[in-house]
Amino acid sequence: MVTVGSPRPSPRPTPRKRTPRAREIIATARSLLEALGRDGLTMRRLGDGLGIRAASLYKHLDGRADLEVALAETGLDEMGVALHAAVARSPEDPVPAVLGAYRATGLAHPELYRLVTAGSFPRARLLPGLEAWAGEPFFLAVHEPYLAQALWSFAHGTMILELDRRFLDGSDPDRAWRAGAAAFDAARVAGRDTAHRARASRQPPEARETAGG
Amino acid sequence: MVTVGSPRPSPRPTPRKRTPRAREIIATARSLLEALGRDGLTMRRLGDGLGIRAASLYKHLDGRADLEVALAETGLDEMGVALHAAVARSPEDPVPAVLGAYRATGLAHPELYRLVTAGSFPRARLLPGLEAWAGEPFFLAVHEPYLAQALWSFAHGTMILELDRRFLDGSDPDRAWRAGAAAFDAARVAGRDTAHRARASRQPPEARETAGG
DNA sequence: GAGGCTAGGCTAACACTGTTAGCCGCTCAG
DNA sequence: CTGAGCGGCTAACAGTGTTAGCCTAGCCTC
Repeated sequence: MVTVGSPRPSPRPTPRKRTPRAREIIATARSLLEALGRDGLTMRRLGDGLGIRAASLYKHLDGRADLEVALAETGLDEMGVALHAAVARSPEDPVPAVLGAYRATGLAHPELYRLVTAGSFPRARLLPGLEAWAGEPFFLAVHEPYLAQALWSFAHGTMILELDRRFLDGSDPDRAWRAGAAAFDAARVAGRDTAHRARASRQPPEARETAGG
Repeated sequence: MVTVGSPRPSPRPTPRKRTPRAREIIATARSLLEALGRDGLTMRRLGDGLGIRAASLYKHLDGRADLEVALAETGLDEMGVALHAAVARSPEDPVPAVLGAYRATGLAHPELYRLVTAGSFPRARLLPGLEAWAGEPFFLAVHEPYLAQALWSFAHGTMILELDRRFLDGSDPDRAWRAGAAAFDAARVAGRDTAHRARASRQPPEARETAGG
């Protein structure tokens, strides 16, 4: 049975309106990105891919930063769709579900994933609310905002380490994912139980917080 | 009391030998990196900072990639020193200790941290064993390789999200760190207990693993 | 149908990037 | 005293994002 106060998913932000030609450009930019990496995706090469000179791209986009924002928005949108579907599909075991979906979409488009999470790009220009919506399933999975952020952090950290092949030689990323999933699932269950007990004794759960440094 | 089979820390890899002038260049490169960010650190600007033309830098370094590797090595070395010291200092509560040390050194040199973990740079050129040594304290903290990798992933993910200010507005990164620390510490204790029980009943712990997808 | 507007291409150019080739003076070892 | 080489220099090249200005084809209005 679903617990009391189970939060509802927010509506998916509507994608930005773009001209057909702009969408065409973004599509080929995406395939170039995945093929050549972020540095390999240059304006001149993108022009080549479209049979156009680089300068002409500026009739459709505000520049490279704008292009990257557009790419990131498609990536975040797809990630959000996948994660929301995952938690909706298995509400009784949501932690492995979100993590599995997160990992799958990251592995499916590594360069796009890297771009979205790059830190160097103009995140402020992103469609407002999009990134929050895409990350919401972590909250829907564990029902506690800071445990959700910690889970999100774990997912991102593991994903990027796997993509960059930074795990030790011969070690299986799968087992790191599973170890983290187990830890966070235990925390989720523990949190749910203390919330129940707290509700029963009319005491807010904050009062039971540990003191940890 | 320390548990049986507590692993010993590996020796710190000795830093690469470099000429005094090269060390000087790396030092000013580091301050420029922190001031201007990775993109802002150009060869010409680095030359300016030393009263030298950019081309002259090539008398001391093999190029920008080499410079970045050198910077990353100092960063990894400092990180390793801090983490090893942290676990050594508090062996009874190692998880918050490593996490705290990780976070502190990341916050102290954000651009250097970003560089080390950037994924675009020639990680293969790093001093062999350095990165593994720097990450070893995570293993020393939880005594299980895959839980250690998960913990490392969590640390990196949280750090980079905090540096990039990707947590939701108004939310306190501190609480995300604490939530994750609690989850992983619980997992560590649970793992230690099952290991004890397994040792008592002469059964390897792998047999008790969950099936999670 | 004629005239004007504009979308969407083009070339040329600018400032900047990392990097290499080749030159030259100073210092120091033999 | 002389040669070597360290460590600077200038000039140049290919590649980057980006802007200015030109031009043409098609459409809309009168």
